[in-house]
Formats: sequence, structure tokens, C-alpha cells
Amino acid sequence: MTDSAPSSGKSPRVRFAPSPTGFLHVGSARTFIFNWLYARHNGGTLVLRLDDTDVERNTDASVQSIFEGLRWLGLSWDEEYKQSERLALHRRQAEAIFAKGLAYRDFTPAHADPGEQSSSQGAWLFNPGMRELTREDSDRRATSGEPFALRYRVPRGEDRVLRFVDAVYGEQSKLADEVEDFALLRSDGNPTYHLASCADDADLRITHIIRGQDHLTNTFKHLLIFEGLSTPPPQFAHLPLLVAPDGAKLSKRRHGPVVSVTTYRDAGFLPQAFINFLCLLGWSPKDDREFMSLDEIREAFTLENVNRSNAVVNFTEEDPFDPKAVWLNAEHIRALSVEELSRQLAPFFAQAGFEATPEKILAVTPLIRERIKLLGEAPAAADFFFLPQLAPYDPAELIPSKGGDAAMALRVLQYAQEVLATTNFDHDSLDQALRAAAAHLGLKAGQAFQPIRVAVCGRKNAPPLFETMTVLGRELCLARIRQAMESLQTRE
RNA sequence: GUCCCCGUCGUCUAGCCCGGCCUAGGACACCGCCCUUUCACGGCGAUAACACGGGUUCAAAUCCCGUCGGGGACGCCA
Repeated sequence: MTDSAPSSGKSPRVRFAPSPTGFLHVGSARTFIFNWLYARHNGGTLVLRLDDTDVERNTDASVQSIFEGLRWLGLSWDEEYKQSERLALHRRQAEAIFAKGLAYRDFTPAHADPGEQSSSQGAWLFNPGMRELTREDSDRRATSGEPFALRYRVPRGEDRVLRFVDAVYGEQSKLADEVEDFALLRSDGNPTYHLASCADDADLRITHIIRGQDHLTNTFKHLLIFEGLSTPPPQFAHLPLLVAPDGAKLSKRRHGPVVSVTTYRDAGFLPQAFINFLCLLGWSPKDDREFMSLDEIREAFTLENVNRSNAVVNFTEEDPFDPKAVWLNAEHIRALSVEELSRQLAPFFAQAGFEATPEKILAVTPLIRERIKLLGEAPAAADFFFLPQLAPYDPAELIPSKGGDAAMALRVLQYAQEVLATTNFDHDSLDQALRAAAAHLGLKAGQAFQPIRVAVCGRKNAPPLFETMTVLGRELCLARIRQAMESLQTRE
């Protein structure tokens, strides 16, 4: 147990509470990961709670997409709730707060113009005339059916200071006079986020609320609600925000699919790499480790090591992924066994429309393992293994770069054809035969290999020649060399 | 506007709490060199930061104050 909490001694209970209003975005994913890490590091319980009190904006598709994203990450949770199924509790708690005189009815019509003079001077604090309504007037208007929102009666003029100690940001305090009379219940009777969230956190016995820093100032309101609920508040830990290169908070609206978890998945990020990247944004093990396994991260994770400043996710128009994320992914790819990597690669080959058997993929995997940073790059990196017919050759590429000409290329291919007809197609035999061929032609190995490589792979940059040819097989290699020769000849 | 938070290389960060070991460390990216049949991997190297101004102190990235800059919250959204 690293963090001393009010509930220290008991096993911690944390929650991840996304609101289903779109795809799972990377900021939410990170919050989820931090909650998971905290729970698993401390032998606690992770609760998943769908904060779906906004009927207007919630969609089933969003719920699906959130679960899809979470499942992809592969981090398990222990309990699951839906706020919309707990409305009775929320209303009961709102009434209890009202009964204590800590809240009042606000009959101001919904969506009333908030304008006024408030903009010129500080923040809005409450609608005039409502806070002071007598209980009798309030009851009369309520029973007559006039709609109202329920607002918290925030202490005024008492110099009351709201305080809490944030596990990340330290001591926090704010004058109650600066907190507005926030809503608990909407005029349709539904709870607001603040009420539902706190009522549920209390009811679910949440001990630590780990969430984005955008909630830091909301916490003062939550303190008031917990007080109204007569429940000691949980411990809070706010996470620095993930921001775009322009410094603004990452948002679905402004930044689009580049902030969606599925974008990373579809491009071929490994979940462990994605997790590794995300937890390095705002947290560090305080040593020089960066490439870490989930287990290593879990063991090292503490709230004390969380930073306080926002972290930039470095994406651009041209490249949606942070270079460091890509690098980490490449590292994780190389850490996989060939068998495991080939399994991960299979769906990407299938999606590219290649007829790729597991055996073929297994043979190809070691040849592209060091050459891809994202799983999604595999089909392009290995296309010539699967394509029955290569795209037309670029004769210029067939010609050795260092002072060669078409005739030389032709001679190489011609001779290679003869040699290859009888050579065993294993690495050592090919190595020996082709090097000898180069020597025979009076060429350097590099010069002689280029025409062959281009003939066989269709391009200059490819995996090592001998291994590649071994996988391709004699028949295909010879056929392609013949085609390459034809393309050189027809050019002349 | 009011309140809250933040400010070390382009980016992620170590160091800050407990001043000296910091002529500020690591990583990614970029550039160069090496390895090499191409590409990639790997190795080596280079460029690059304590926002600014005042204090306190023998000594400040580290403590204090101010300024500036950035972000967040101020909804019957979450």
C-alpha cells in the first residue's frame, strides 16, 4: 500500500466512469489505464460505471464502441454499473439533501438566458430570487406543477473554505463564495452529473477517484455533495490533461478520429504498446525505463509519481500518431515471439486481401519484424510474398545504382537464372552461389544483388535477399527474373 | 471576467519536497558516422531546455515574491 487514504487498511475501490457520447478516446483510455494500474497495484477493485445520465447525447453505438475499446486494451474490471439504472437512488439522495435544507428549487425556466451582467463581473453564482424563496412558496409552486431544477445551496458570506488534499496536486482550497449554486436535479427530474456521480461514488464505496484534471475545480462541488450525503469524501487524484500540439485539451469534436482508440488499434498498435505510451504521458517510473511490460508498469505505478503538467500528444495532419508511440510499438513488436507476431499479423494480411495461410505468414514474419513499426504496415512490407503478379518493373531500379547499365543488369539476371536453376534454395547455398556469380561477373555483391532483388521483390528496399528467396521458392524467383529480363529487353 | 492548475531540450520526461554531486541526465524525432547485398535493426556521435525579473543564500533548475505565458472550470454536458 503506497498511498495513505482515509480508508487505508481497506482494499481500495476505484472507478472508471465514461459517458457514452462517442467513441472511446485516448484521454479516457488513459484515465481507465491509470485506474486499472492503481487498483491492480494495490490489490483493489476496479468498477466500470457508465455515466449515462444525459439521455439526449448517449447512444448505444457509443456504449458498444467504449466496450470495444476497453476489451481491446485487455485490462479487466471487476464490477459494472449503469447510472441510468440507479436513478431512484439519485433522486432519493437529492431529496435527502433538499430535506436538510442544503438545496432549493429553482423555477427559472430551463435554458433561460444566462447573459445578464454576470459576464462583466466574475462567474455566475445563482439565479436571483430563487435561493430566498420561502419553503411555503416553493412547495406551492412545486405542487402546482411548475417545473424546477434543484440547486445546491452553497454557503454564502461565511468565509467557508472548501479543502481537500489531491494525491497528485496536493492541498487544494477554494472559497465557497466562489462556487456557484450548481444543479443537482434537472427540471425533468433527472439527476445531473455531479449528483449522480457523487451519489454513486458514495453508494459504491469508492475510495479513490482518479480522473482528469478538468474535474479539479468540480471537486469543490463534490465535497459539498458528499457533505450533504453525510459521507466522508473519497480521496481524489487528478491526472494532468492530454493536450493537442496546439495546447488545447484533446477533444473528439476538435481533433476527430486521431483521438479515438480504434484509430490506433486499426493502424496496428499493440495494446501493450499503446498502454505503455499512454502511461508515460503524465507518469514516469522516475528511472530511465520507458519500454516497459504491463507487469513492470503495474509494479512501478504509484500516484506520487504522476506529474502535474499537461502532456502533449504529438500528432499532425500528415501523421496522426505520436512518434514515440510508434517507436514504442516497434519495440513491442520486436519483443514478441515470431509465432505470436504472426498471429497478430494475420488479420492485417486478411484485410489487405492477401491469401495468407498461417504457415506463409509465419515464414514471412521474421523477415518483416524489424521493418515495421505498426502491424498495419505489414501488408505493404511483404506484398511481394503474396501477390501472384508483381506490378510492372521500373527498369531504372533493375539497373545497379553504382555505375551500372541495362546490359549489366541483363547479364546479371541471365547468369543468375542459370545458377539458380540448380542451386538449393536455402540460405547458405544461395549465399554461396550468388556471391560466386557476382565474382564471376566481376561485380561487387551489392551491385549484382540489386537487379535480382528488384526482380524478385519488385523494389529496391526489401528484406535480406537469400531469406526472401528461400520463402519465395525457386519457381517464383525464376519466373520473376524472366519477367524482369523481358522488361529490360522490351525497353531497348 | 472570476476562480483553480501548470511552466526543464521540438515532444515525453529525470532532477525540485530534503539548495551544492547539474559545466542539467534519459528517451523519441532530426542530422552525421559505423555496421551492411538494399531497407531495417544495432552501435557511436552531434544539435537542443531550467519562461522572465527580483529577492534569500557562500551557493538556486531546486526556497520566496512578482511578471508573463499556457491550460482548465465557471451548463438543468459529462
